[in-house]
Amino acid sequence: MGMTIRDIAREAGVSTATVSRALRGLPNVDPVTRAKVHAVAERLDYVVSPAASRLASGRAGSVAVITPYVARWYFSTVLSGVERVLARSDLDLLLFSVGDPSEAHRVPPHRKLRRRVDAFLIIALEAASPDLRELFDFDLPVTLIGSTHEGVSSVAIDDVMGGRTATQHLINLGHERIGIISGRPLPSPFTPERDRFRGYLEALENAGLAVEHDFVTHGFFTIEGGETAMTSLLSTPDPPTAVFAISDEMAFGAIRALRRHGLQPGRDVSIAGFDGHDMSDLLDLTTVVQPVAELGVRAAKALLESVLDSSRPPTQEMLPTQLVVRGSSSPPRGSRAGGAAGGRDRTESKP
Amino acid sequence: MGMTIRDIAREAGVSTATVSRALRGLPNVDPVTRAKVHAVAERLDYVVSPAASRLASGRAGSVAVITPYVARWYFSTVLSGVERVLARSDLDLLLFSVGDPSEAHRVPPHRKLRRRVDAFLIIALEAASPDLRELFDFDLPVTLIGSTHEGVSSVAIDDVMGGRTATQHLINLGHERIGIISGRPLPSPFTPERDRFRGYLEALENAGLAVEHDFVTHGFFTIEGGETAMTSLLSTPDPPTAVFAISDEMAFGAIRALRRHGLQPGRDVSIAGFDGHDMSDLLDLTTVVQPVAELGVRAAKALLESVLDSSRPPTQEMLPTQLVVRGSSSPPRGSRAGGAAGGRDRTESKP
DNA sequence: GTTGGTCGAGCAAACGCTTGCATGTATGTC
DNA sequence: GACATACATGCAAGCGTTTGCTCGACCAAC
Repeated sequence: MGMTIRDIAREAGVSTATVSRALRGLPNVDPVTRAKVHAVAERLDYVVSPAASRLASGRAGSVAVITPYVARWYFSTVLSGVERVLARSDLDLLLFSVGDPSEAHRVPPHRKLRRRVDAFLIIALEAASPDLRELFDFDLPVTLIGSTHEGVSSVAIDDVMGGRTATQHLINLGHERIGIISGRPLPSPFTPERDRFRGYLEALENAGLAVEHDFVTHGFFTIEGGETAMTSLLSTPDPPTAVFAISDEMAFGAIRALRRHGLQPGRDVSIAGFDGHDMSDLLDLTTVVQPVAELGVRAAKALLESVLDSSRPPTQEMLPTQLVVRGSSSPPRGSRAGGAAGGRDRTESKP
Repeated sequence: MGMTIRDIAREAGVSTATVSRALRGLPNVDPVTRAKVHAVAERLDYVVSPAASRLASGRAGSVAVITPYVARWYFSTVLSGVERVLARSDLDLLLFSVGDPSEAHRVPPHRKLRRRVDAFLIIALEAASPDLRELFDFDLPVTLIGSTHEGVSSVAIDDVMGGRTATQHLINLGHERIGIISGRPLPSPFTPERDRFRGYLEALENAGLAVEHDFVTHGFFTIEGGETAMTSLLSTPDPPTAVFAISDEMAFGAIRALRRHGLQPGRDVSIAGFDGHDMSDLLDLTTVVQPVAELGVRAAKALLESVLDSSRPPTQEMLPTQLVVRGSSSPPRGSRAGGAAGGRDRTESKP
């Protein structure tokens, strides 16, 4: 209970300074002394007071994970990866949700974060946004997950390539009228949606296909949004035969829209998603799978490095994605394009 | 930067004690003085050092949320509710995942938690489990979410009633051979699975239906587990015509198993789930909806109360569930039981 | 005009560590 | 054998708050 470092020092017959050093594995402690201190600490079930340690050392002993949502699949999955790594470190994981960027925030994060963390992990937020800018002023290590920003460490995927892969897959199947459901209205400063869209454009361009203005929609990364977007695509004069939704959840919404219209995904309209959501298998959705939990793991590891060595320059890591072809995509009706295309697409895209 | 309470005190022309009291809203501070202090603090952009404050006050200023998983729907949704409440308090939210109870743990939570939190929020874990027992020794407020334990505060649902409701719905449709997919092997000390099973038994008994031993399976709350369980149900000599899965994710697995066998959920075999998972709508799953995020909200609020007033006796809160009937459940094939049953079941179960 | 009480404010002692510096001892070098 | 060097340890000054106690000032009641 009221056990302090002094009790350990007395019991081990050394000074508190030595106990402190021994327990933290600092050099310049005799192995014998160290062992004795550890033994005593163990026996008395002593753990250091984080508050005292933090006050004395000036380190906060924790990292803030900042995310727009905690309950959505992508975010909670990233978070699980982050937690896995941080649990083995001696840094606490402080969770902060900032809510939808579009909605009115709660307490701006920087007020609550001052002086209480050593580093920031930011999940899929636009680094340049007003709120986040202030975090950079703290001059603490920052790692972005899922998006990128010049001069800031990040762990992300190649969204351009991913968007191109998905779109190219649809093209390979023989589709020529391909719509897209993006996140927010374009052009967006948020790199994932911007880059996946770019990949879509590149693929179309490479194939000599025109971009139809009507076919560019957005669904705010939600199921409902995807449903609405798909509905609007279906109501165009000459609807697309295939649609690339830049998130699986929007693809799910698109599937629901198709069903509501009595259409069958894959047979009547092909859908390709993006994410590799847990449920994509169940819904038979073709999608670009990204290693979501692994993004969190890598980012947390990178962050730990920069907490230890604050002179470490920013690093940008890029993880591979993989197209997984399922029943939601197939050649357009009445087309003679074969199944070979599907097979050819089952390749891993390089990082 | 290096701004301390002393700077504020000097600037405001008062002592640090007064600054401390003024800023924290303690009584016995002249309103005029208080306003001046606030103004100065605001102007100099001062925030207290949590470490110093915690050391001096002996309060940790944070609550630990302990969860087996962070990425699964139920847990992340509860967490989002918790976060929403805690974000407005002045307690930090420390996230700890303990992993699957069956698998080897990481650092036992109590070692890492000693001295660093003021309270515990425990999501869907068995309070009596060895690891958690130790937490109770800390003599800090504990609130359970989704499960219950005598003498411990909790926010949960009526699982018996939920299980009965789901099963009764299948009975009302005319089913007589009803299987169940529980979580872990029964009997379990974990209240949700134990109680939902109890509800299942009660409903069968009330209807004069026998419990078939072969029909009692478990799927570890996962999609894969649900799929396996359903597969084993299908391989019984005379398979059930309806199945109650005590979680939606296992119900999803059951649906997948049906599809793999060329069967259609709802037409060939009825499925009822439990949770109200985001995807249950898309998969057209009949389910008992529970207010998952709200559980987190209520629990966090209750916890805040007991942190403020440590003499507060434990409270047990119970939130209502609601049966939502969808396409995955319908009368058994060749039955003459009508659609009226479905309508009758669209009622809210009382807490 | 005492007396007792309330209120606003300050003093200074914790709170339990970390760490720069000093000290003492063993080791190696020429 | 003298000297420099490295290593193990201790001393004590912080780190930036909170809070029990004390002290006047002011007010009301008698």
